[in-house]
Amino acid sequence: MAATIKDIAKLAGVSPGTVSRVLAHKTAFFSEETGAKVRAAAAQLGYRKNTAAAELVTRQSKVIAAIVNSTKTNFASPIIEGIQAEAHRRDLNVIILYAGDGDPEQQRRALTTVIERPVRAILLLSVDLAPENLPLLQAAKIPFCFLSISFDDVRVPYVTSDDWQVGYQATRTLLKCGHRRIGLAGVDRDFHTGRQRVAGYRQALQEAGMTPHADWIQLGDYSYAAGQAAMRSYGAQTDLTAIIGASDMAAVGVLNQARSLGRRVPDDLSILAIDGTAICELVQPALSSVSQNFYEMGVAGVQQLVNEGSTTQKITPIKVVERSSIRRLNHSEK
Amino acid sequence: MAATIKDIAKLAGVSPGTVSRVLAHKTAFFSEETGAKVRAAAAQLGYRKNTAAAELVTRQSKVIAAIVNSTKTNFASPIIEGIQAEAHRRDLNVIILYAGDGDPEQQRRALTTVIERPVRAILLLSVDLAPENLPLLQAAKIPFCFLSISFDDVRVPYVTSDDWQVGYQATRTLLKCGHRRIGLAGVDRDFHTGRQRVAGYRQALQEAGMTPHADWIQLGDYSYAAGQAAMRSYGAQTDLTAIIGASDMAAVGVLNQARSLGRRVPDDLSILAIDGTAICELVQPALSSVSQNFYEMGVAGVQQLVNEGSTTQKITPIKVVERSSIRRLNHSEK
DNA sequence: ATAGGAACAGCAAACGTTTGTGTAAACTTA
DNA sequence: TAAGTTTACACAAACGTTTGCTGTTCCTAT
Repeated sequence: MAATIKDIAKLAGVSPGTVSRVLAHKTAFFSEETGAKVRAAAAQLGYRKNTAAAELVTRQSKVIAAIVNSTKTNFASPIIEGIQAEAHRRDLNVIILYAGDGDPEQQRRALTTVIERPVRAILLLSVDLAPENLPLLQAAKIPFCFLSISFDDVRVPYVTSDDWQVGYQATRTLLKCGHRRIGLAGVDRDFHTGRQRVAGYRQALQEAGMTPHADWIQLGDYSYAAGQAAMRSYGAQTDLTAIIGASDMAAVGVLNQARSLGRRVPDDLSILAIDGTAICELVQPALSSVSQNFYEMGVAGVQQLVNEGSTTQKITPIKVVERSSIRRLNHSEK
Repeated sequence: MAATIKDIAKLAGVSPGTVSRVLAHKTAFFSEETGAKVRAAAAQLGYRKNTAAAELVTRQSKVIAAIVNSTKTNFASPIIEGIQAEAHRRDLNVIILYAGDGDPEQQRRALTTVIERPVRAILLLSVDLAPENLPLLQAAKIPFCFLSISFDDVRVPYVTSDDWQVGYQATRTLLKCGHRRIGLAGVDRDFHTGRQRVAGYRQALQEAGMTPHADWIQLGDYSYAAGQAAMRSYGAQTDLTAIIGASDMAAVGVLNQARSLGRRVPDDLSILAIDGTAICELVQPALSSVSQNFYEMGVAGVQQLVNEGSTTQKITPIKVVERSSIRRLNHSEK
């Protein structure tokens, strides 16, 4: 039905091989005249290349696949933009798949669709792969790299922020503004990322001579709901003067819940978000944040993969962005 | 390198054809004994199917591609979820590509990557295809359907909300609350969608005996910035009592800018958003909205495509969701 | 005029599958 | 036991490309 290289060959009166060479923009092997003839025929027939067939024989592909944890992952956008920018710079194409938010079955599905066809490399955005799926990925012998997530296991390649620093810097920022009783809301401790953030947070507090109460750390899944729940748990009468949201969404959850409880931000309570996506500037007051460089993560991810730098781990920089959600306390207040 | 069906055949001592049948879970054509032998061999070699090769010969594919206008399209998430849910129900896989926010070159790139390989169907989320790219899509002879965007041209299939109704219902909602001077912020009039919304808005006002001033309609691109600009243009002293944001983002732009101008929502100014995504509940006050059923759009999109219902257009329902951004005016105020 | 070489084009194999056809062996039936 | 039927498998072609090799034509230099 669709026109093939052979149809063009017939129409142009040359061999399929020649057509292939012309269409691939090879430099030699055919005259300008034939080239023109072939291209005309191709245009006339509305030819479109069957890349699958080509990849089958050349055994290489120009597409790199990005598997994203969930459609709700709000920081995925800048990462994907980074991936696309860098991929296009290298004449690579990007396809994206969504794995269903930690559901092993959906992960498997996304993984196999990708593995079973010729992709050049796989990027996994923030997906905490179920243990049974990791072998699947490794067995595929396709270069892969995790993004915005880290692991204890040193053999799996990833690029992400230094999560310990994220926790540490967030806490330091608030300490520098005179806060002493600081909560951490919506963080998880089941994965490396969360554990590191908590560790950084603890360290900063300890250096300031504080020991966090057990209930200063409210566990959760980084979601809006987790932030809300955390704030509800702290309660309207909490003696915390500042709260770190484990993610932007969690921070907004804290913000809105705090307001429901009658506490004003930043007058009664300061909030610092972790991530620094666009959401921080959408809400009022705009949330100060420890911002990750997600775009850069995407860029670095594809660089890792095409350079084939076997199982390396890379850290992208973070920075503190001041907006309007932190109150500077009179330092005498202790 | 990677194990093929032939390697398995050799190891199991059968023919490649038999291996294929076993692995495809065909019911007949081989004994249970051979089946077991083949499966064992496959497992031992870590076999993974080369789907590209299979698709080449069967000439059909199980993947459907979704092209999304931009990574910033915030309502894309629920649409994609709908697509995935319905696709998985039919044992189809979904890949997603981002076209660069109206950039014709990036559109072309996304389109060709998709067209040049065997995909079963193409869904285009909110992408206003450059005129030069439409032929590309049509020539591919792959079923396609636009989502969340409509056209004057009746020959292109789409599923979206009734944009005239969106504009009409939004305006009616505010009229019913006693508002008379109502703005429309951030809408565009270059495309069908925007024109329809404006038309619905006008009609509702006219039925209420109002004629909108020229500057009540502030054009824009549905973005946060467009909302801000619109509100700046209305000014702090505006006599409008209510504003419809052409999108959630535009509405938030209006909200934040209004607050900068010292106007309180909803006390001094009511706001109604169009879209009804999660953003409406993130900001304070939570924005009332005319909500589209994006999830359903995704579902309907894949249904259209697999049923091959040639060039049909489908409308998904909308509903008005009350939150906290509209003030009921004393009806005497006119 | 002719040898040598460039320039171009054709042939055919290969990539990893699927699937229709062919056929031997094993069963069934009378 | 012969004829017919089923079962289980092998064989080979096909999908649309790419590419190494071979062959032809034509130009150039002697």
